[in-house]
Amino acid sequence: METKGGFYITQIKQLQDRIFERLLAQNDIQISGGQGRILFILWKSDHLTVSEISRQTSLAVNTVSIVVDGMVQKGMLERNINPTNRRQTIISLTDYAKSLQSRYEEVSQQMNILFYQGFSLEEQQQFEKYLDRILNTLTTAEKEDF
Amino acid sequence: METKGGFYITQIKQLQDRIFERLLAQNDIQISGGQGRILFILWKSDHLTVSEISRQTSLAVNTVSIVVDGMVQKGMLERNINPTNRRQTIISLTDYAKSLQSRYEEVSQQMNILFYQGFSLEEQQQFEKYLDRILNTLTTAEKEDF
DNA sequence: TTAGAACATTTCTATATAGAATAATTGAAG
DNA sequence: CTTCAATTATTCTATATAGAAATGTTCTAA
Repeated sequence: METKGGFYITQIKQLQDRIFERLLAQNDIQISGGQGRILFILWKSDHLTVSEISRQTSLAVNTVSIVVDGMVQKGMLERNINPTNRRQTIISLTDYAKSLQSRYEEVSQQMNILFYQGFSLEEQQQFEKYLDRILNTLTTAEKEDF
Repeated sequence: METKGGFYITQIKQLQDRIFERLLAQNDIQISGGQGRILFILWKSDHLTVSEISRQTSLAVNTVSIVVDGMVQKGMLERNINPTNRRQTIISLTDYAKSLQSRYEEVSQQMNILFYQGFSLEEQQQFEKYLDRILNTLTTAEKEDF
């Protein structure tokens, strides 16, 4: 990026990643950033395809594939071919992964409070509206040829 | 992260990186994301130490060191030991790197317009004020033990 | 003045991420 | 039906990023 908006986003992303990973480590939770994001959406709705996870996380499909590899290794996820459409792989949470949710979300909540320190509820909402608009713009832009 | 705010940031970061790299490639500019961020601040003020670059980009110092390696290889930067304080390495732009600035910034500008599509100037400013507040919070937080 | 603390950078190791190429499956048009 | 295009996922390769440990330099307090 590198003009203001994008430069800010990049910096914030880096800091929040480092801080969040530190918080997780301090709470003995062995989940990395990329893994956490996949769990985050699977906890909301289990049994998704790789593409669907890609769509919801904005990770590239090949990235999802690789991260899922690691999580299968660690016993957090399982892969199953969709019998209805054998091109698709359905990713599902193991009981172990399900058991991590509450502790993880507690730390998430801590992180969120830090992130929005000094923000009123209105400010948070307005800020997230802006983020949502930008996310939509970029999502659309990426699909188009430019 | 993974509660709303941080999750948005992460997603936007990913999309903007992919889009921006595509734009650069289309304009035959051989500069990667991390490299661009270092150039961005050196173009504003040349001859910085590794720590100073780390501070201004929010990249970890070891990351800066590695990225600089690659850029020295490619003839964009040069390293010099500071004679006044031999612990420090001063990073400077080569003429080649200086010559890339205007073309790079043109693409940056394009990216920025896309990023803020549909935003009024007031909205941009308010949004960036929010970003700045969060960046400050996180920068402070990282320095503290928590 | 010198031993140990503090500072600045680099190296080592590991994970995250994505583009390009590849493989497998399904859909669609003749 | 059958061939070719589209879809879905994976593998291969390369860069980005950071924590921990190692290296070299400077500062400080006795």
